Amino acid sequence: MYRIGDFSKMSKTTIKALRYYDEVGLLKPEYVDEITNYRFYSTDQLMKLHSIKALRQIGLSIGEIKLITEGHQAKELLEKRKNALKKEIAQGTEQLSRLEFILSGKEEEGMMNYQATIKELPKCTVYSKKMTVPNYDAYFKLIPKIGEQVMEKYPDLKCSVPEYCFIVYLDNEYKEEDFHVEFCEAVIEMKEDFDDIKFKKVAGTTAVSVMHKGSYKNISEAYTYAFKWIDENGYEAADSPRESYIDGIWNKENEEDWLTELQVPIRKK
Amino acid sequence: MYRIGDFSKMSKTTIKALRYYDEVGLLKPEYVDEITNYRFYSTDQLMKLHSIKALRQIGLSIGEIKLITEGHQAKELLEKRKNALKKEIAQGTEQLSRLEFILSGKEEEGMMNYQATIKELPKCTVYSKKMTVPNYDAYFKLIPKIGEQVMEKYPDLKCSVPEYCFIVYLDNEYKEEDFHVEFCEAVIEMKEDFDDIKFKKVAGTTAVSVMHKGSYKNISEAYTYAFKWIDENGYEAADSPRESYIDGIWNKENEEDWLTELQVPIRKK
DNA sequence: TTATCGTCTCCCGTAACAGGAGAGTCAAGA
DNA sequence: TCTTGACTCTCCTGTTACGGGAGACGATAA
Repeated sequence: MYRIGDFSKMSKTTIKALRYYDEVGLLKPEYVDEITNYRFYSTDQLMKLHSIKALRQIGLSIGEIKLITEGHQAKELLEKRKNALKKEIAQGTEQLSRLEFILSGKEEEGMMNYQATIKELPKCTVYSKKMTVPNYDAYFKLIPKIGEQVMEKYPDLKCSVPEYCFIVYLDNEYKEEDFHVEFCEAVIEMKEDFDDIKFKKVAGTTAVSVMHKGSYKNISEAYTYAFKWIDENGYEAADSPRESYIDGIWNKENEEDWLTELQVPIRKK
Repeated sequence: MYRIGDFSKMSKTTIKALRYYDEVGLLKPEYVDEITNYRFYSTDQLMKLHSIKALRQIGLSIGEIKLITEGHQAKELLEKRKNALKKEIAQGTEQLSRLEFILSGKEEEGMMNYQATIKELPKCTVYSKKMTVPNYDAYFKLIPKIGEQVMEKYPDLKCSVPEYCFIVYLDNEYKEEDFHVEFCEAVIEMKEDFDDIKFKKVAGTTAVSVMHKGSYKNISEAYTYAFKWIDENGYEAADSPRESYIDGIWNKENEEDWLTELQVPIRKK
């Protein structure tokens, strides 16, 4: 019978840990003095503790180890841990890739204002209109008109809160002017199409998101950044990118305050 | 200006997280109503939050992100995180390897009582004696004699507490009988050699430890297990294994209660 | 007999929130 | 105007596996 200090040295386990294992019922001492409450351990406990430590070293939680020592589900728990571990490693690898991407870009200043995050875009219902516009200014002058047009037809229709409106470029190449776009505005319910306004459901997706601050003339940098990011982190674009307008000419007079979010749906390669 | 619920949806961040970021000073709302304490956010915060989330997604802590947003040490912190991440991945990979070993070992019955852990053996001072013994019984009859011999010479010498005594096999092949061993007993101070008793310091080392319960006739299974483990987990033996005797004929009559710890010094291959 | 060491039981702190209680706010409908 | 329901606030607890420390006993050696 060993007192806790000696047992601690023998098993190379801290006294705190031993007391904790006692408390949670994972490893009770062989004998506890009723007067002094001193714990006494025997080599039986050493044996058990050894198994416990082996399982702890592969990352199982105390609760799981308790179940195993009680004779249940050893294999299932190990398999479960194995899968979790694989996921952890995959995740770590991805974080490392993203981290290295950031570090590699730090030197080239200019790009360093951009940050990519991954987010889930929920599915939503939108009304949309395809059109060709000569430039951004003309486009933004059109938007309110479309809104009015829809509200006239369906006065009860509400836009989502918070608002979510974006465009998708339909040209198969970049154009400085006269570009063909589809405008989408998220609403809370489906309605019948009318004129050239179509209602549709947009599926949810995982996307990489990059914020662009300032006027639109430099927005191609955000695209460059996003696609480079996608490429170097083992993803590929899964759908057309969306440009979601957060701040712009309609609420901020200063071009520098405009804020646009570029969302590129992605999937793992 | 958006209330917290809307801002939460826009940024895809929970309200709880937003309040927490406010509390720790990572992201303060643009404005807080003095009467109602309602938080109001603007798109400026949206931009900041986006950066925060990008950094969180690569695993930086709130404290580190705070430092970065305050303009300090971005690069150092990222490098630090990169190293930590590499370590995490290496560790995960090792855990996975060990886990798979356990799972695969489970199938081959017989081995399933064994488990390996890695521990640091501290350096210690020992007195030692090399000898050839015909079998374990004879060996254990000799040990007390050696102890008496030493105590006679150095009556003040104390053994370490807890006791640590082990043997190292000196034969270069496996022998069923008449094995050549070195017996070592850890003591608290160095003394002069005498007769065939040598005092020496044993260096600390990393070792894999396997517990063996029962008589010695099956102890080779523990070796089998340990060396298989070492091999399959990317290590190699760095020194002679030690057999440390915990329970045996001297304190347990029943062979099945005997307990021996096999310690094999190892290094990464 | 003291002095030192070992051990005990609380209690707090950790990281980044989640969950919930209880109370106050806000906008819309009756 | 009142009420209802949706929203928000603060405060408290819980999470994991212990580590650190306080204050009180217990054990052992000089």
